[in-house]
Amino acid sequence: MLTDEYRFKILKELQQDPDISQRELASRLGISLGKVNFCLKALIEKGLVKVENFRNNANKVSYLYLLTPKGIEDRAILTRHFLQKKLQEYESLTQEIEELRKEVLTKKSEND
Amino acid sequence: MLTDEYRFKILKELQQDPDISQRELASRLGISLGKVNFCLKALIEKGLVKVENFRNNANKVSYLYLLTPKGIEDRAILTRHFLQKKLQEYESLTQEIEELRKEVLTKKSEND
DNA sequence: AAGGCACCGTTCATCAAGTGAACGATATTA
DNA sequence: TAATATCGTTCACTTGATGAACGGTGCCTT
Repeated sequence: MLTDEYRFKILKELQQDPDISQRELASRLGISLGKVNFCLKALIEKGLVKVENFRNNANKVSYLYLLTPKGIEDRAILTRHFLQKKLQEYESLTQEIEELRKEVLTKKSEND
Repeated sequence: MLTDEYRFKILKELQQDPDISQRELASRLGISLGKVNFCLKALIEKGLVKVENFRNNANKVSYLYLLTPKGIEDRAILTRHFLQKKLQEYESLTQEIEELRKEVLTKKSEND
C-alpha cells in the first residue's frame, strides 16, 4: 500500500538523489524491496515520478527517478501536511509524557 | 502478536477497570476482538493476569481480569520503559518538526 | 416455566500487506 | 570471453489482524 507517509518519504529521497537503486531506497526507508517497487510504480502511475534511462559519459546505463512538476507540487503539499500532523503529535506526546511522569512518581512514593 | 505497547495498554486498562469485556477493551484500544482475546490469553499464560469468575450479589456471573503481583511489577517497569522511549521520540519529533519548518519556509521564499 | 433478548468469551476462515529469493537483463571486471 | 555484480521485476509465502458466527449464560417478559 502506498500511504501518505511513504509517498512523502520516497519523493523526498528521490528529489535529493534521483539516481538511487530500489534496493538502496528500501534500505534507507527500512522497508522491503518489493514494497519499494510497488510504491514506485504507483508514483509513476500517478504521474508524480518519471523514470529515465540515463546514459552517462562512460556509456553506463542507469536509471533516474525524477519528480515531475506534479510530483514536486505534491511533495510540497505533503510537507505542509506533515508539519501540521507532527505538531499535533507533539501535543499528544507532551501530554503522554506528562502522564507517564506522574505515574512513575506515584509508584515511587508508594514504595518509600 | 503481543507487543510491549499492547501489553502496557492492556495492563493499564485492566488495572483501572478489572471488570471489562473483551469487546469494550477492543473498542477502547482501537483493535479487534480477536486481537484482544489473543493478547489477553498471552498475558494470562505469562502469569501477569489472573481471570476470576466474580459472582456479584445479584447472582450474576461476570469476569474479573486481575493483575497478579507479577503483572503489577511488569506494568511499573513498562511505565518507566515507555517514559524513556517517549522522551526519545520527543527529541526526534522536535528535530523532525524543525526540518519540516525549514523546508516549508524555503519553498515559500522560492515562490515569492 | 418458557421464550426472547443481550452480552459474554472463543474460534477460525478470510483478507491484506510485507517479504525476499529467484530470475533475466545489463554493465563491469579479470 | 567468461565471470561477477547490480539492476528492476515477479510472486509464492508468511504474518497479523479481522469480525461473523457459535455456544453458553444472565435477565426480563409473558
